[in-house]
Amino acid sequence: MPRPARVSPARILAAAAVEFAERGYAGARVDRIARRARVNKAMLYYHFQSKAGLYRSLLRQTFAQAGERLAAIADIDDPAPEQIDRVIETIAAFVREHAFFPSIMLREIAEGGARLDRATLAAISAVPRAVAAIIQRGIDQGAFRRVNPLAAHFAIFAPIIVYLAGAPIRKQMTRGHFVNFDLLPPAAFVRHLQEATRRALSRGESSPA
Amino acid sequence: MPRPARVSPARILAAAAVEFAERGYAGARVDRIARRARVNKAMLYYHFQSKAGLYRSLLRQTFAQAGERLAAIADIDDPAPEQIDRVIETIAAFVREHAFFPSIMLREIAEGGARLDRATLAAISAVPRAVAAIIQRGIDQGAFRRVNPLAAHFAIFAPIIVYLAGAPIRKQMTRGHFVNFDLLPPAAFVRHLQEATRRALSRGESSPA
DNA sequence: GTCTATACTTCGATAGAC
DNA sequence: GTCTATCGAAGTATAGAC
Repeated sequence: MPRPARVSPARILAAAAVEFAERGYAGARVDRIARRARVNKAMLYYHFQSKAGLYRSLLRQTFAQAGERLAAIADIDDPAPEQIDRVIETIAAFVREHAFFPSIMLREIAEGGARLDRATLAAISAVPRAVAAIIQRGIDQGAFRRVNPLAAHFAIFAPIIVYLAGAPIRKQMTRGHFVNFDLLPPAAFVRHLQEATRRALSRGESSPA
Repeated sequence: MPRPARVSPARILAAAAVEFAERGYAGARVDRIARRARVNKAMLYYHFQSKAGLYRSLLRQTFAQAGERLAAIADIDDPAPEQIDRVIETIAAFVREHAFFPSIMLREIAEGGARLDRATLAAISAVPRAVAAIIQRGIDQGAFRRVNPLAAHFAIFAPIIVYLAGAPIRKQMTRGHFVNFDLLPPAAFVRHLQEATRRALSRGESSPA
């Protein structure tokens, strides 16, 4: 006997993702989430206990999934530089499937993790841990120079997230003729970041100081 | 005859900066801003017309100042790689004086510039324009390889802002024993980013593919 | 310019019928 | 599980005295 097709919780989470990404936690409206998910507001409170509960559920689920995919990269026994390329591609691909991810991530950083419980914080932590582990492995194998893995993580992760979350404001700047961001399409950006990261991590002397 | 010492507007802006950075536009409370600035709420509405007006004033002023400082770097005739180091130092120094800056910047990116008027958008645009101009100049002089200047801008700017805005959530992750970010103090991060950027921009062959 | 009091609105959350 | 109706708390903004 198949379970009843409890599509509601999934639809609510999907609607919440859009709303929280566009407006932030404080700006998000429970009414809008319910309407977007085509469920009654009381139904929303039936499945999730509160706005905060819904928010945490969304974050836990999303970051756990992202963390798993990044951790999986370390399991395949590829050369370290290729693993780094794959990290960048994996994040970009994840965002293609979860367009709300970068905004929510930036907002949570700005928020200082104020509203997070321990489980959610643990899920988020999986992301830097996975990336830093891959870099550390490359160092141990002698493929990378001796960098601080957490520092290298920031140099990789932050540009991707900021670039992807920044699409709307870039469009505004381009339209207003302030900066022409049409000169920087996504593919060009990804290629630059991969090449820049490869150079940043490769052994061999620095450029002349 | 000295003007009356209109300290109120300045104090209100300072209080607003803290509040908007910590809570975002929607989460910010006008009452809290007024209390923090030790002015009456009606006084706040007297000087600024609305919450949105106050927000825009703050952003215009802050980004204009940041843009000026970065643009000033291009005027001094230093070698390009040193100018890039100076960009990184200047942003870090600016944030030391304006601790609220990174959070507000990240939030505005996530927001998509929804609430901005043309003047404010212009002020924000000055930042990427200044950084990209410095990089382009380095390319023209033959000091840097032919990168996309806007892409390089993201690779520099995003890590600084995310790292600096991320201090509170890093502390939480460290305290919860999820990731030990004590291993990455600010000085180490700045050094990594400077070295990584130098390598990313320097001419000479890439690492072995 | 400065303050008190309050009008008006929106929002998160729940009660209670089905 | 699902819905309608509504409560009570907060929040932006202003009126009007000084």
